[in-house]
Parts: sequence; C-alpha cells; structure tokens
Amino acid sequence: MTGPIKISEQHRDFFAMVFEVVKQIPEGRVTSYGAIARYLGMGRSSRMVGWAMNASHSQPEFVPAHRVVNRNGVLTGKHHFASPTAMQALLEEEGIKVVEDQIQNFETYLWDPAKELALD
DNA sequence: TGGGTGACCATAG
DNA sequence: ACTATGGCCACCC
Repeated sequence: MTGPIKISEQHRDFFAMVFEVVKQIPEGRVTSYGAIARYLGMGRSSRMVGWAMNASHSQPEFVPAHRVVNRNGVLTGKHHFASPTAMQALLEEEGIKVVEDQIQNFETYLWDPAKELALD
C-alpha cells in the first residue's frame, strides 16, 4: 500500500478524505460506501460518501469510483458513469465478474479500509 | 426558511 | 424473506 491516511491532516476536507481512501483500493478489489464512512468515523452517514463520489469525476487525479459499491455488492452507482455499462466493464477488466449489476463472490473481493488500512 | 432528495445502512415488525 | 422506517447531513430548489 502507498501508506495510511492521516485523518487529523485531512479532517478538514471531507471530499479529499473520501477520495484518498478510494484511491487506495487495490485493483481487482472493491469496497462499500458504508465501509468508507465507518473508516472515516462518519458512522451511518454512508450517503455522504455516495454524494462525494458524485464529484469524483471532476478530480484531477484518477479516482477508481467503480470499485465502490453498496453493502450487497450491487452496482448502485453505475448510472453516474459515462455509459450504463462503463462501471461493469471497468470491474470486469480487473477480473471481477458482474451479473445483473451484482458482483459475484463479493466477499472474496471486499476490501475493508478499516481492516486493511492501519491507522496512524 | 423549509421540505425533498440521495452512487446508503441498520433495525424492527 | 420482505417491506417500512429512521438516521445521516449536505445540497438544491
């Protein structure tokens, strides 16, 4: 990994925090909005994570938004991509199989930042 | 000023 | 197993 996030430093900018976490999702892995919210200490405000992702497309740096799905492994955000199939295509490029907007073997690919990223 | 909405989630019945 | 509801909190009329 590229290194843990220093919450205290990023704490002012919610967007930046979310993007930093998303950017650290390894290729071929996925996580959920709620997992990110919990990792950032936002409790149940998982909707805010989704809201933040809305702005991910206009980020100067690449944000792998396609690696963020809901807690069931469903591609709920696919409609916000360039095309309806773009999100699925990106995931399948990374070896993740998607059927009917549902990631197969979701638990296998799940990457929980709270578990995988050590807090400093 | 205030109500509706959302790329969500957990709980209750 | 499935629906309903509340919470979350910033944004947009």
